[in-house]
Amino acid sequence: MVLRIEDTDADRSKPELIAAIHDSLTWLGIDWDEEYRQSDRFDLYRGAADGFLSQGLAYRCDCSRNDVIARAEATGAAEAGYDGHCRDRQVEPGEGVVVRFRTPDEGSTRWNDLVRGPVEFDNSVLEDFIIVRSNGVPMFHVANAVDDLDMKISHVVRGEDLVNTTPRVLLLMAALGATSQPVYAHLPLIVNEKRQKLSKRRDDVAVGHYRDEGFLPTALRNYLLTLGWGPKDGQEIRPIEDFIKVFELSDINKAPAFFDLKKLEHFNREYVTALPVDQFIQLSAPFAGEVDSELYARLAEPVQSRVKTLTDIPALLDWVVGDPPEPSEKDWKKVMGKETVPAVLDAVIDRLVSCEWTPAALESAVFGVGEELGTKTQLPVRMAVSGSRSGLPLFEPMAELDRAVVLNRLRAARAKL
RNA sequence: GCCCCCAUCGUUCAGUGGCCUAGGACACUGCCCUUUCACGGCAGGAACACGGGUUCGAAUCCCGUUGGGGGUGCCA
Repeated sequence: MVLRIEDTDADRSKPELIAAIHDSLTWLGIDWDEEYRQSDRFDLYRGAADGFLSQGLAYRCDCSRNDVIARAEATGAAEAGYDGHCRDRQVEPGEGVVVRFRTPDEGSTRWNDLVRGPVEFDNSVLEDFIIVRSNGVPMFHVANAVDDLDMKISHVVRGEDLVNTTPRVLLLMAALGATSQPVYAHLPLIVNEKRQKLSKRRDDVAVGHYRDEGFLPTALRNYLLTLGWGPKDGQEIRPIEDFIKVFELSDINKAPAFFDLKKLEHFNREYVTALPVDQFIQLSAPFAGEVDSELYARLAEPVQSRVKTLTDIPALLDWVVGDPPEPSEKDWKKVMGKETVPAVLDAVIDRLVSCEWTPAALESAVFGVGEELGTKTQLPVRMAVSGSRSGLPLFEPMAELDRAVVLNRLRAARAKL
């Protein structure tokens, strides 16, 4: 496994961007044996380009972008490629001069793509593309051709959006005298709800985003695997080792797949609940907020089984750690609007003033009132104490609070009725 | 414009000529469980884009239509 930072474009080699790549890969459990940075290897690429130049496989061109477009429009086509204007003009090096590769006019360039099957491009549709910019920096095509050969890259697995540039690299590799080429696999794109390629601006594409949103790397990676591919037996959540045994690049679909956050969340919940508690505590602690670590450990189990993403945790604990949230009027009315509630709260308050302060004692006090009055009592108490009609099992966290705090909340709720 | 590609439930994957009255998962709906919620269990609605072929037989093969996507940079 080679990690190659393809930073032939100057602003791609910013340290923080590279660090993000390292972090994301590592977080996902992907490691590498060798690492290269193309910006360290410019000389190699320039050497290759010079070789092409001296062999007549490439030539200098001083046409501006506008010249190229203007000529293309003149020939009728709304937008076509470069027309080969400078092929035999013997342009000398200088300001605004680039080097272009002379693509063959005939024949075709082909490869056997692992996911797309045989792919063939007529060389006639390939324009003479730029291999060295006017500032002397080689383009990524040359860099890739040189590096793939030099690093003996066996497999190139990438997005379908790169299919069209593959013939260029193949032509370059052939010009470099390559006797074999890497195996290519062009994966279907992942699309958004509008069925468009995920974009950095509009969509959440950064791995780090999902980490910050409380997803487990195992869940993300497992979910991603089910996009464009699936195990024959339909068992889509399982250890990576199992997938490695049956996965084949050649089984991958060609159709683009929608990134379904709902399903990712489902996967994540499965992975979170499967965690041993101590591991859950360790992984989730950074998301838990300002909670005493021993208190958190005591409540971790019920928290774990109620969480889709780790970012759900603070909301589950808010009323234990601090004041309960203000319930919505709708929820309040629904629970506290029943005519039995005042009596329930009065009786519960009465019992809690003196009962033992343990989960079991609290439960029997609250339920005892229920039996006495012939009604359910948990919901009003829960609403009064936690500010919500859903959440953690009531009595364990409740016993963690001071008696005075609980009584205050109950009395406040009673007064608000 | 030109080049490349795609097309099974809302989403995703399975299905590679008969086993399909098309299956699983997510989502959704209902019921059960439960003195909260979630989990779990059960049930339900929901798809082979369209038109031609080929074949005894087509979701599966071929052609076309329609719809969609990607590329077309001195970005990668």
